[in-house]
Amino acid sequence: MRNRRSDVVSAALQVLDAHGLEHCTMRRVAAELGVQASALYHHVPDKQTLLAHMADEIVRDVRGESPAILCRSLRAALLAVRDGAEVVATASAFRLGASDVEARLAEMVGGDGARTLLLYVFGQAQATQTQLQAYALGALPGPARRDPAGEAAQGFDRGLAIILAGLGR
Amino acid sequence: MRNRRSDVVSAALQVLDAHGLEHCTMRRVAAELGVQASALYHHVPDKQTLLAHMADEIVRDVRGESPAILCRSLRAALLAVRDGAEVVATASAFRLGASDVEARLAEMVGGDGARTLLLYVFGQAQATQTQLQAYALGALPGPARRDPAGEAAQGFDRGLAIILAGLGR
DNA sequence: ACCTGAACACCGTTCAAGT
DNA sequence: ACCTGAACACCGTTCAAGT
Repeated sequence: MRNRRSDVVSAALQVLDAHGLEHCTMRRVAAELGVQASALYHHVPDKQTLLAHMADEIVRDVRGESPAILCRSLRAALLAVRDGAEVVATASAFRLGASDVEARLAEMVGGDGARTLLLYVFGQAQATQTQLQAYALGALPGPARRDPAGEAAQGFDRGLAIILAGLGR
Repeated sequence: MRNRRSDVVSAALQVLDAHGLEHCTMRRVAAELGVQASALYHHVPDKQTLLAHMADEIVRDVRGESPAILCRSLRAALLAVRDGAEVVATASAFRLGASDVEARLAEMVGGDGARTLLLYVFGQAQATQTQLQAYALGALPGPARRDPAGEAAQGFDRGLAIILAGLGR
């Protein structure tokens, strides 16, 4: 079948989005490509590295002119793929495969501000994805929500406003 | 050997602290108790539930009179056990086994403020633990740090100050 | 009530061997 | 260069059977 590393990363992202991180195994990714699991090791040294490449891809097109827009763009990118926040957060340990983003933020609000914003965006996105999944599975305490995704987005903006206010913006 | 559930949770925490979350398996916990893995299922329905009990235990004695003290107490509790931040964060999906803590914070700074602070504390603690581990393993970019744990604590306080300022405190 | 022993359906990774 | 097939050392979980 003659695959390239980019094919492996694409297949992995497809499996991730379809089945979630828990089931995104080397064997499943290989099956998606019609290949044995051992064949993947020709393109990638181990699973951790594959996850890092996936994280880079998820975050590739993040950009924005202001801190708020940049943070919303990052959040959108993380939420666009199932378990995207968890993959990017743990693969890069908050140092961001695209540490471009941290550098851009740091120019605008300083190092501590950038770090605080980033930790908030990752945490909020991860919590949102976990909750939306729990919601989709049916069992969630409290009254039924009409638009959980919209509520999460509003909650995100309110927290973002708090931090930006603390940064004098 | 006649164990109770509390024995299982204690053994699991011991394995976690000694070997990390990655190696905290049902089989290892069982071995710690001198028992077969299948015996654990007499005390706990599955691994996820065991992790939730561990999270509750990690966070049990968190308290404080002000938002800042409460956040520092939570951070200290998460850092006291290897991979503690990750265990508590994912086991409770930021809803906190001790959602006491969230409720206490919400009284003081409102719901959005509490949530923002909590997301920050978890994110910072998780990143700190990952970095300290990388540091302990030797390979880390940049110049050598004299007191990485102390630097992390200072970084934490600066981010905390930003958020509290945004909350008018 | 608590535990054993064996099994089931999986993992990530390695490695000789094929083309 | 890219892949197969088999193996190794593991997983979480179930279940009949023992005491």
